[in-house]
This record gives sequence, structure tokens and C-alpha cells, in this order.
Amino acid sequence: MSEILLVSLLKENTESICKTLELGGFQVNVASNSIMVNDILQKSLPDLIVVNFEGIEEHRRDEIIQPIINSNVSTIAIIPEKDLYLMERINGISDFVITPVRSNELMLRISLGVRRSTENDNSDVISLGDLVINQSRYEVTISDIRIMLTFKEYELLRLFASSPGTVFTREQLLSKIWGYDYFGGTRTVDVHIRRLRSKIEDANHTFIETVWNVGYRFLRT
Amino acid sequence: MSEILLVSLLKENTESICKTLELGGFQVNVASNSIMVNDILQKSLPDLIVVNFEGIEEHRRDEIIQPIINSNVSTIAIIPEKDLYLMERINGISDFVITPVRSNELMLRISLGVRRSTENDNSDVISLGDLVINQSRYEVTISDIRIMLTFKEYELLRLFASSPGTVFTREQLLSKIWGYDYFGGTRTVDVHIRRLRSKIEDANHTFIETVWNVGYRFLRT
DNA sequence: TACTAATGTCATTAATCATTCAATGTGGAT
DNA sequence: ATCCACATTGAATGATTAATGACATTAGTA
Repeated sequence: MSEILLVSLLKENTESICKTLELGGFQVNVASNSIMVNDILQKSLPDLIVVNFEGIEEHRRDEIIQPIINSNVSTIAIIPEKDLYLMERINGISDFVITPVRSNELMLRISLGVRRSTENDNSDVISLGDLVINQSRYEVTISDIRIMLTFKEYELLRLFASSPGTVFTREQLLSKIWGYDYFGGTRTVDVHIRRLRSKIEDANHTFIETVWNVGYRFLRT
Repeated sequence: MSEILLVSLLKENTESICKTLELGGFQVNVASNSIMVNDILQKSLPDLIVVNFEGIEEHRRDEIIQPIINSNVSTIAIIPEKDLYLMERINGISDFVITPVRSNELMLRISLGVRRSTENDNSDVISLGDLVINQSRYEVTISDIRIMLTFKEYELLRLFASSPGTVFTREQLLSKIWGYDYFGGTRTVDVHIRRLRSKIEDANHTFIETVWNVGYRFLRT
């Protein structure tokens, strides 16, 4: 589920926009002043930001917009037609919706925005120390040396690397990678882990840790 | 001066949109049917395409939209609110304006679109080692030897070569080259890949790599 | 229309990967 | 220190997936 940060200072509007977004299946965080914006962006970056320009007074615009632009997260402005000229100047806001907001238009622009940001962005690269997983290339390197993995090995590694430190039980691995309806021995997981290890680990590198009685986990760097 | 291709079938609208664009300092080419679209794109690619969906009957949409998407030029749709659902399905149209068109909004979206597309530089000639694809001539050479390709083979090669290293699933290839609404066996892709390979690969050259369980990719040079 | 090139489908073969099983090794509670 | 439950290993088997060749269909053209 995609996460959206809604920056909106006018209470009335905020609620209706928020409801629209939630109905669209997004998890919404609301910030109603610049301190909250900073706080939230500090903690974790959303997939997309929606800024409601209505109700942001001219002299406070910068303090609100600047951290948003700096975050580099793709952003949609909700803006009255008369303020449209602002969009030409603000470099870094990727899209806008003119008030009054049509909710279907907003939703569509959001999904286009999310799509763009996941396409362009190099967020499809997982990088953990020497280990780099390029998801659009299905390519894994360790210290720039290409590692050839089979499909299941790759999927395992990607899952592990996307949540370093988290322990996955064999059952969880089976259901996440093999599918919830898979019925087979849990030894299968072991065997795949082993082959994965044999490809990515050596005397100097250890990535996957066995947690006795529980499962496996990827070591944090 | 940026060049825009305006695809519009309704005469009344065409003129006003055209005037708006020209006032904005663009050089405008108008196409009022799919043959003209193809002709113009054949000759040279514009910096941006604007498609007016008003007046395009349902059954003629594909023949008009497909070449536009295939051209890979960033495209803005002018579209009635009721047809908005189309935007979700058509992968490859980057932006839209809802009718009735506000000319300041249209201009703004165009300049954002032009900015985006010049950032992503679409050069006319793709050159990767011995392989050269001249897009405006639909011409492919390897070590200066002309390779004759069919349409689908060419499209495949161009897509691959424009993102070397990226893995494309069969589904992605089908939707990008055959069209978003094509339903056919994914084995079809394999067969075309094979024919393409037989024309461009030999003992010394390997271009296309099979990624098991995923799809195909063009090798980076 | 009749011809040809391009495209699409299918059945078969070949290649690769996944799974199982039995044997062996190992951590940790008692 | 010993035992036991659990994890690891290697090899064999089984299942999937891709490549191929032959053929059917469609589209384009003279």
C-alpha cells in the first residue's frame, strides 16, 4: 500500500481530500504546519506528497514548500487557477490539480505520480554495503562482481535485503515466495538458502544468519 | 523553438487549441487522422504530442494512439472527464487536461512536459557497440551491415536497445509493442525474440539474454 | 485475386531450475 | 559431556520453462 503525505492547512478541505485518498486505498499522513512536515519527512519518506496550496499564506509558502522539494519525493500541488503562475517558478513539483478538486482527477494524477516515481527513481536499487540488488535489471552484485542467481534465490535475497534484521520463518518464506497455497516441505527453504549462501557468502562476507528454531534473517550492515 | 504535434479530429476545437499553442511560441503540426500521425512521426519526432480525445470514436482510438505511444514522445491527452478511466489503462501517456480546456493549464502542462522530455533526451540514433539503430530511418546496422527487420522485430530491438540491461517481462513486451489491450499467448514473444536473434546474433555477437522465469534483456556493452 | 512476407499458434525437444530424500553435521538444554 | 532436535549437505529425481521447427493465419501488395 502506498503512503501519502497530505500537507494541508485548511481544516475543511483537508478532511474531504483525506477521505478521497483513503478511499483510493492509500495510507495517509496529514501535516498541518511546517514543523509537522519536517518531522514526518525526517522519519520516513512517503511515496508521494500532496500539498494543498489553499490556505497557505504567501509569506509562509517557502517554509512549507522548501522541505518538500528538498525531500525529492514526487509532489502534487492542489492550487487555485489564479495561483497557477507559481507552478512555473517552483521547480520540483511534478504535477498539480486546479481547485475545486475533482476526486477522480486527483486519484488519477496520484497513481500516475506514483508510477513515475517508481519507474524513474532508482528506488528499484537496494544497496546494503557491498551488496547491490538492481531490481529492474534482476541483477545482484557484491563489490561490483556480478552474482548469478536463479529465480527463487533472487526472490529470497530480495525479500531478505528489503527487511534487513527481520527474521523470517520458513512458513513465512514459503508463503511470500512460493505462494500462500504452496504445500511442500520446509526443507525446501533450507536448500534454497544454502544455495543462495554458497553464491553470495565467502570467508569475508556473511549475509544470512540462521536463527535456531525460528528461521533466517539478513544481517544488518 | 519546440515542435508540437497536435492530433485532433474535431475541426472547431483544433483551431482554438492550435492558436493557443502558437501564441505560446510553439511550432505546431496538426494531424487529423491516423495516417497523418504515422506520416509525421515517420519523418521526424516532435518534442511533444498533444492528443485531443474529443471526437475520436472508440473503435478508432487504438489506430491513433498506438503509434503515438510507440513513438515514445511525451504526450498530453485532452480528454472529457467521463473518459478519464482510459488514462489508467493507456500506459505511455504522461499527462492530461480535462475539457473544457483552460489554456493557461494546457500551456503549463506542456512546458512541464517539454522540460521532462528534454531531460530524458530522446536521441534519434541509438548506438551500442557495433549496433546502430537509426530511428528516423527505421534502419538497423551491425558493423555497418544493414539488417532487414520486420516491424515487430524492429520494435522489439528498439525497446531493448533503449534500455540496455533492463529486464522486460513477456507481459511488458506484449503491452508495449503489441498494445495494452492485446490478448495472446506469451509464447508469441519467444518466437519473435528467436527471429530477431537469428537476424542480429551470430557466433561473435550476443545481444539478447534470457532471464529465466522473468523475461528478456538486452546486454549492456 | 493471387502472391508473398509477416505474424501467430502449436507440439516437441532441450535446458534449467526446484524439490525431495537420506546422510551428515551442529547448537544448546540438561 | 551427551543427546536430541534441528540445520546443512550432496546427489538424484521431477517439474517448469524456454527454444525450436513446422504449420496456420493474417496483412500487405502487385
